[in-house]
Amino acid sequence: MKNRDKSMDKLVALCKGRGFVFAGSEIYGGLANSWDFGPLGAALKANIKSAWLKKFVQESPYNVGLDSAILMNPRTWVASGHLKGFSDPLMDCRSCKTRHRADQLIEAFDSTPTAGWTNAQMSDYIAEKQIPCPDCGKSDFTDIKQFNLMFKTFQGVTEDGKSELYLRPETAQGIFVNFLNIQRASRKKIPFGVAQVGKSFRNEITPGNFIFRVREFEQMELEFFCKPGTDLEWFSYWREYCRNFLLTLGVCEENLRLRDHDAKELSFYSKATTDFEYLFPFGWGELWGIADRTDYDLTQHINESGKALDYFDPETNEKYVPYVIEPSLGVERLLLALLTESYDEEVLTDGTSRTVLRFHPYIAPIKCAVLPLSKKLSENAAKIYDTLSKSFAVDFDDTGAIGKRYRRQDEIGTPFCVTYDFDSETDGAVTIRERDSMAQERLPIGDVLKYIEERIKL
RNA sequence: GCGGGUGUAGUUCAAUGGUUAGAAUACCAGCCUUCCAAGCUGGCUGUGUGGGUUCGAUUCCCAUCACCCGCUCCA
Repeated sequence: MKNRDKSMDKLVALCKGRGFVFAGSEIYGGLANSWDFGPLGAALKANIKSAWLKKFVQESPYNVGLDSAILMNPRTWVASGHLKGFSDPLMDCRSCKTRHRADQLIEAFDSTPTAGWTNAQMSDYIAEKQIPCPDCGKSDFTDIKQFNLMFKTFQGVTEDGKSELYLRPETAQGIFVNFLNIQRASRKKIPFGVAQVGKSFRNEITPGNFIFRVREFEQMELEFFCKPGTDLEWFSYWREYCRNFLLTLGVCEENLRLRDHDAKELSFYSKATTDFEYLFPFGWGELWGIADRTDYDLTQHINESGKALDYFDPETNEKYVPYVIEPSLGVERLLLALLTESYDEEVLTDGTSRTVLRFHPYIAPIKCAVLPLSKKLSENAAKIYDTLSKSFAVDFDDTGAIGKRYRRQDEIGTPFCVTYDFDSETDGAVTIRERDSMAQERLPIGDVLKYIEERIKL
């Protein structure tokens, strides 16, 4: 069992100290649950997204990419159900801390229809009639809070209702509304998928746990369109595909569990859902959700927009609305999982210890550090930096003792260090040192690029 | 949103209603150093923010912000 306090605090401290993640707006006292990704965090994040795109677009014969807009026509959210799905007028009982819907309290009390009432009207009515809390019988409620998890904003310079927009709470709808555009343009036949990475925004009621639940986050979503009836087959296919992706990136099986939603837990739109849960320092948390969304979304958009979004199958000459399998993954959550997974404090045989981030080399922010053994060698060592940095991210460090520089690279997860020593001046070879094993190998300078390139593949 | 806790250098931790808030580590510069956190010298950095009480507040009080724990919530 992991010690939440210690391991999480250490991770947060490391992230801040080395430049992975900073608290947002820190000099102004912060902004709740906002985090900025520093130089290494930005690189790590970019590599994680790149890994996902590689597996889900580049290497997949089925899938194509998309980058749709964050701001969408508000009718999108009418169709998706986001607008009405979470806008209940809720109030808390101050006495027993339970939460109730104002309209339901009134209706249950004297059957007064509240349709068209404002929140203030309902609130006043409840106070006036001393409508009791169904749980404790007292009448001591907070003001009504309109819960809408979507961020609102305005398009145009005047803040009137007509230009009111929402920041998307998921990237998926951008895919659904473009379904036919993509299908035509890419000449894809069903089954095929559309993958997209992008920011989403949710006014989460309870954010927290470092970057685990935040209000601004990045999603990597695939919407895979298939023929109705084949959906459960594809559901299994992608579940296994996702699982393999995580294992490839170095996630341990004992820290991963797949949990199927039972009928009661399923969302209204979903036929089957599996959560991939990861054992974070604070406990098990959802990492990746895979849902069989049936034809819900496309049908909703067909109804709301009046446009035909069904697919014509040229082989069977039939028209149908495809079913959708959706694996949806949060970038920050995967980043936190991989940080957690990679973090290691190793005690060496000489009794000293080192902190190592054992990232898969593909996602490591820095692939290689060039370390001249002495500052007198910096000039020639820098030429190696120049060559390697054309192919991948390289660090150059000529300060202090060599051992200290190794440890520093270990701590940020750099898989390889190239040490340029006095012999290098005459024999044209360098020592390459590997992060996990600390093994060293002597290589001609000209072979270093290929050596590393082969070992940082995904 | 409710309840509780915490807030001192980048980090870990001291101290105090009263002179200039210390240490380790980290970081930076220099010397030294021929492959795993060596040593020496020097240096930078802090009482979350705003009020109040007081002759004087980092310390006491209030508010606020942030984080942590629990509850609630998560279409």
